[in-house]
Formats: sequence, C-alpha cells, structure tokens
Amino acid sequence: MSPNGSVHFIPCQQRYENFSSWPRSPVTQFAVHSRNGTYIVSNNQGQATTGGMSGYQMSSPASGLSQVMDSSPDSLPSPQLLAEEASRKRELRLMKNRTAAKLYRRRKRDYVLGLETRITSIEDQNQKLKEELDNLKKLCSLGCSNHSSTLDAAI
DNA sequence: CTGTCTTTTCGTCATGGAAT
DNA sequence: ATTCCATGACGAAAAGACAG
Repeated sequence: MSPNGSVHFIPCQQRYENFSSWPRSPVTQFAVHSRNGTYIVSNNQGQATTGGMSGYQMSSPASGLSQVMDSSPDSLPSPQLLAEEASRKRELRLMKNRTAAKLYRRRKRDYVLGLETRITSIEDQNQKLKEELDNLKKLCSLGCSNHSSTLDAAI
C-alpha cells in the first residue's frame, strides 16, 4: 500500500522465496510494544483510506455474474439471485482473507521469535568470545613476561 | 471485588503487485 | 482487465494489570 506513491514493495512471491529474511521490504519498520516483546506493529504506512471500493471487492462481469447468467441463459438473473451470488462471494472472500490474516500473523510471530532467538544466541556467543579473549590476553601477558625475563638473563 | 487503563487478538477493509 | 494474494491499518472485543 502506498497512498503517497513513494513506497517500493518487494513482490509478494519474492518475499517468500526465503522466508528467513522476511520482511525484505526496505521501508518496513516495526516497533515492539508488548510486555514479552513479541508483538509488533508496522509504522511505515500512512492512514488507510476510507470509502470507495477496493480492487478486491470490485465486481466483475466476467466471474460470478456470468455464473448467475449461465444458470438462466434466456433471461436476466433475478435481483435475488444476484444478491445471493454477491453474498456468497463476499462470504468466500471474507473467509479467505480471515485465513490469510491468520497465516500472515503466524508467520510474522515466528519470524520475530526467530530473530529473538538469534539475538540471544549471538549475545551468548559474543560473551564467550570476550571471555576467551580475556583468557588469551592473560596467557599472553604471562608468556611475554617470562620471555622478557629470559631475555634479560641472556643479556 | 470493581472500575479503569493497557495490551493482545481477531476480523475486516483497502491497496499494490503478481498471475491469469 | 480481472482476479487473487499478501499485508498494513483500523476498530472492537477479550484478556491482563493494577490501584483503591
């Protein structure tokens, strides 16, 4: 969605080729604001516009209506039939979108959870490396002092 | 316990881009 | 051109936290 026309989106399918990198859109930013830090909301979009028909809702002479027409080839479909068809299509669309939204949210949750796990793991690894570095520094300083005393004796 | 405020969850709408 | 899908935005309801 880009009401101002300035937002560049990654194609949907491309986004799922490698879900470990979701979201790929460069303009997408999220804010964590739950107690356990797992809920996110987008903050990169403008307000949703109101009014008008969405493309999703757009009626088409080629799909549902044609089915209704097919059922009575000799006459125009009755208003009741048209209404039933529209209602059926709406229910189907709502159901599909409901499912899509659930799926999308699950993916988003999993993605954030995965990131959090990765952060924990990297922090852990970082801590271990720091400790290892400290030990090596100690070892080195010991070795260096031994080495210098040997040199002193030789001189 | 109850009222109030905050956070989370869910369904729906609007929209852009891809597919047909 | 139309349909389909993914996704951000929004509002309502549910759930949780907390002071009095």
